[in-house]
Amino acid sequence: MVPDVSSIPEPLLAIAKPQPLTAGDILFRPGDRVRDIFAVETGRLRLMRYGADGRELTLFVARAGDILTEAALFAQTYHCYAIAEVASQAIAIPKVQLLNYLQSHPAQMMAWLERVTQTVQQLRTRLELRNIPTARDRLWHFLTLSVPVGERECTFDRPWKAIASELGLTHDALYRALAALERQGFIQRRGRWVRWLDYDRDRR
Amino acid sequence: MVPDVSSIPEPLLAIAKPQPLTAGDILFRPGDRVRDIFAVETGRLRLMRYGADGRELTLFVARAGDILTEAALFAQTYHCYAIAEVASQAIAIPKVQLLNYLQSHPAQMMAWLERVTQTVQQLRTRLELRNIPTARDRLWHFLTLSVPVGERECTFDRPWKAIASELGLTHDALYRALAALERQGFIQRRGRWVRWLDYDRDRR
DNA sequence: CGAGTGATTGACTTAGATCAATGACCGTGG
DNA sequence: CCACGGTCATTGATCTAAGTCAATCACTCG
Repeated sequence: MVPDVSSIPEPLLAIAKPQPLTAGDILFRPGDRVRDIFAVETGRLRLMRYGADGRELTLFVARAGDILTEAALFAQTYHCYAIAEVASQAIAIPKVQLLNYLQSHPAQMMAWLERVTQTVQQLRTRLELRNIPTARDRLWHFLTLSVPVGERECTFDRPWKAIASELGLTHDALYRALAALERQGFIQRRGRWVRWLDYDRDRR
Repeated sequence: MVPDVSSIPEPLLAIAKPQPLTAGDILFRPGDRVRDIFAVETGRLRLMRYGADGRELTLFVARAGDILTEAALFAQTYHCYAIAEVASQAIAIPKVQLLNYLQSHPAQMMAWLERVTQTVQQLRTRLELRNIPTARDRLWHFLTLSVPVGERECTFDRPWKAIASELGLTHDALYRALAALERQGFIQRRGRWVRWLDYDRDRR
């Protein structure tokens, strides 16, 4: 199967080094020198770091096609861990060559810029999410963001526990919030599968 | 005085339209078509929006020299309000011309990209901050981020109330946290001025 | 001088964190 | 093949910290 890293231009793909990973492998850790920019061909990587108080923060979950270190392009060292959540295949593109390539291909650089700009929007959305004070409303908002437009159900590819940490909740609180939403008839669920029963966000 | 928008290249400054604002003026609101990219020459603008539950979220506080809508470069419409917090002078650069200029000046585009990438880092730092559960620790972390390296004191240019909302706290909680830090001998303060008394972050 | 905002603190309420216990499921090795 | 250890899922009891409500004071601005 052709790798689905469509966002990376051909000539760079040509020089990319494949990087097979098994679940739990650490691709890089804070302090490591940034030599390469990585993308995910298959599987799932998680970018996370430990906050000042020791609790962990998930920065980003990269799936097939995602570039995971766009933000490291101008950095000397990484500031987070990259951990394979499942067996994955990553590719590494030497940073210097990437920079040179972009310099001489403005259209590609523009595309890259657009992607980074999107990241900014996503992070702001996440900040907005974090601004919602109650677990139930936060989860509800997250769920409505997660369901593809027009769809009425979706199945998450990672445990609720992971989602809890993305939302800044303990897993306990998350399960309770899930139970509340189900009890109140907003959603129906089985394991990681969720169906929306009510689209009226204003209802309490 | 020469406008301190050093990050914007000369030719673009030449075509920038000045935009004087008095305190409280709204430069744009959600839904407005993105025609221009704005930068702040003098004063202070705040980017904010209302979350799903009606509470307000400050996305960014732009000061002299800052570009406030980097993330809007590829957007059709704005997704937030831009409000002058004090009398300010902004400049507007037509988006299309900016895009064209960047396309044909790779070095400038690279600089722009670097700036957006920095924004990503900052947002992640903010997200990390929000991950800290207690008001006191969150505030403490924020304060240590706010003081210039090597300095032992700083004076904030905006009310604590605004800082509270940046931190995702009610102003009540913030004042209490401030009082606690002062009582415990970590800081000393008078109004918006703060001095650090203890740099040992591990101490409780 | 009165209105509005920021600053500050107390009393009360509540929602989430913490602790704890249990069951389901899954892969692994004896 | 099954016992065992690990992670995920789930729920109850308790505690605590932040939100909410409320009152007061200082300050600025027209």
